Amino acid sequence: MDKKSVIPIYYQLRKYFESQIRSGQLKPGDALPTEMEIANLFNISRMTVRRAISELVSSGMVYTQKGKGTFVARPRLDKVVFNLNNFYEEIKQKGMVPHAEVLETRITKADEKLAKKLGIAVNTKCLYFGIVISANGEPIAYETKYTVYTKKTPIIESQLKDPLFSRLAEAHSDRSPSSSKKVLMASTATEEEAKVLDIKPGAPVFFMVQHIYDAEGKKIAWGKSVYRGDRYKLTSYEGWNINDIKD
Amino acid sequence: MDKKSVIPIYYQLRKYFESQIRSGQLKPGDALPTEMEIANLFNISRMTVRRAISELVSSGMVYTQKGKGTFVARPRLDKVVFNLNNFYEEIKQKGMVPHAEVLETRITKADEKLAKKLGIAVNTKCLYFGIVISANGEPIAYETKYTVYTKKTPIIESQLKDPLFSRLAEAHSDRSPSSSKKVLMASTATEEEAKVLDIKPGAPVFFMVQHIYDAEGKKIAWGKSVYRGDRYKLTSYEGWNINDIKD
DNA sequence: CAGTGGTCTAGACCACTAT
DNA sequence: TAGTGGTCTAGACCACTGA
Repeated sequence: MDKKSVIPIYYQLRKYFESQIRSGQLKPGDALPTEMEIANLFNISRMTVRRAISELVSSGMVYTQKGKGTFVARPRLDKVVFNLNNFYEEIKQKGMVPHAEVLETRITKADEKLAKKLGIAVNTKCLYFGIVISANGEPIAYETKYTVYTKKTPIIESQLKDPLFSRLAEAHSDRSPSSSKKVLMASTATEEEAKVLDIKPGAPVFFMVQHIYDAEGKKIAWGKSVYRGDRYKLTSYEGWNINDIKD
Repeated sequence: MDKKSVIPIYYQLRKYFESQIRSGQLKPGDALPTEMEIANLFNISRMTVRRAISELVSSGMVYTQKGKGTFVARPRLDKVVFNLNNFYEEIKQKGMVPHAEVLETRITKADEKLAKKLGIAVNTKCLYFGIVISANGEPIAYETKYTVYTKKTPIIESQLKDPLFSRLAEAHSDRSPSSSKKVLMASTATEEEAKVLDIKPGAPVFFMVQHIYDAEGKKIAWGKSVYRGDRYKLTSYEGWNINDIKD
C-alpha cells in the first residue's frame, strides 16, 4: 500500500483483495477484516476502505451484510451475458477486413404491415434500406432497416453504412432515440437471405429484430438482421479468473 | 430533497437527476451544475453529491471530465446484452410449469475425444448425464453434460436436475469452479436432438457449449445445450426508458 | 450490549482545463 | 489564474446483528 504513489489508495486496496480472492487466500464465505481493522492496518481512512469495498461489491466479488461484516462471494457461473457491440469493430478486432455494401435504399409510404411494426399511421414517409456486411469479402450479415423520415435531410451513403442504427434514426426523425429492444432468435435462411449471404436455403442463422423508441416509448425505427450461423457466434465469460482462460 | 427521510439523500438526488434526464429537461451534452453548486443548492455535503453522481456515471447516464464538469451522456443503443440466467426460474416467471427429466446418467472413463474436451488424461473417471427441460409438458431444451468425478460422492437425481451446472461440478470434483465460458451458436437439429425435443430434423435451434474452469484455468466440466428455436429467444433492452417499452 | 456496515459532514490538497 | 472533478481525512450518528 503505497501512499505516495500516483495510483489511488482505494484502487491499490481493491487490487490487493482481488488478488487475495483470486489466489484462494480468501475463499468464498470467508469474512474480510472489518472496515476499521483494514483502515487501522494500512493507516488509511475508513472512507477510503469503503470505496475499495464498494467497487468489489459492484464487481460481485464480495457482499456486505449490515451489522455482520463483508464476505467473499461465490462466483456466479450460471449468469450468461452475451455482448455484441459494434459489429464493424468486432470484425476488425479479429484481424479481418470489414465491408458494408448498400443493396437498396428507398423512400416509401408505410403500408399497413410496416405501419403496425413502427406504430405509425399508414402512408407515413419512411426510409428503407438493406445492407450486407462482410468480413474478408465473405458476407456475414444481412440487415434490413426502416425508420420514419420526417426530416428532409438528404441521405448519405456513409450514414447507411453506419453500424450505429440509432445514429441514422436520429438524423432522419424529429424524435430522438432513447431506448432499444432487441430479440435474438435461431432460424434458418430463406431463399432470399441464402442468396445474399451465399449460403444454402435452410442453413442455420441468427435472426435479430430491433426496435428503437423515443423518450415517450413511441417506435421510431425497426430493423431485422440475419447473421450466418457458420460464421458468427456469441461468447460469454463469467467468473473471477476469466483472463486465465486459454481456450 | 428531504433530509429527514429514511431514503438516503444521495439516492433522492440521483433519482432527481434521472427524472430530469429522462423527461428531457436535461438533454445529452448538457452540463449538470458543478458539484459545489449542487451541494450549496440543496445544503448537503459535496461527498454526498459525488455519491449520487458516481452512481449516475456507472449507470451510463452521465459522464465526468476532469477540470471541465459533468455532462449528460447519449444513450448507448448499439450495445446488446443478452442475459439468460436461471433457465428454470425463467420458465416459472413466464407462468409456465418447468420440469426436468434425467434421460441417462453414467460413470465413464474418458475416451480420447472427451479427455481433450476436458483437458484431462484418458481414462479419468467422469460423470456423464443428459436431461430434458420442458415447459408445460413441452420439451424446450436438451442438455448433455460431463464433469470429472474425483470424489466418490453419491449422485442424487435432484442434483442432476439442478439448473446450476457449476454446483454439480463442485460436488463431484476436488477442484472448485471459478470461471466459465459459454459459446452460443445458431444450428439445426440433428436426428437425435429432433427426437428428444419433438421437432423436425433440420429445425432451427440454439446450440450452446459451456466450459467450467477452476482457479488455475483447468477445465473441470463440459456441457452442451440445445434449445428449440421456435420456443426460445433472447431479449435485450437498452437505454434510459426501458420501463416504458410496452411491446 | 459492543461491534458492524450505511450515511453524512466539513474540511483539505491535487491534477486538470480553460482563459 | 480560477474553477473543475478526483482523492483523502477524521470525525459523527444511525440501524442492524449477535451474544
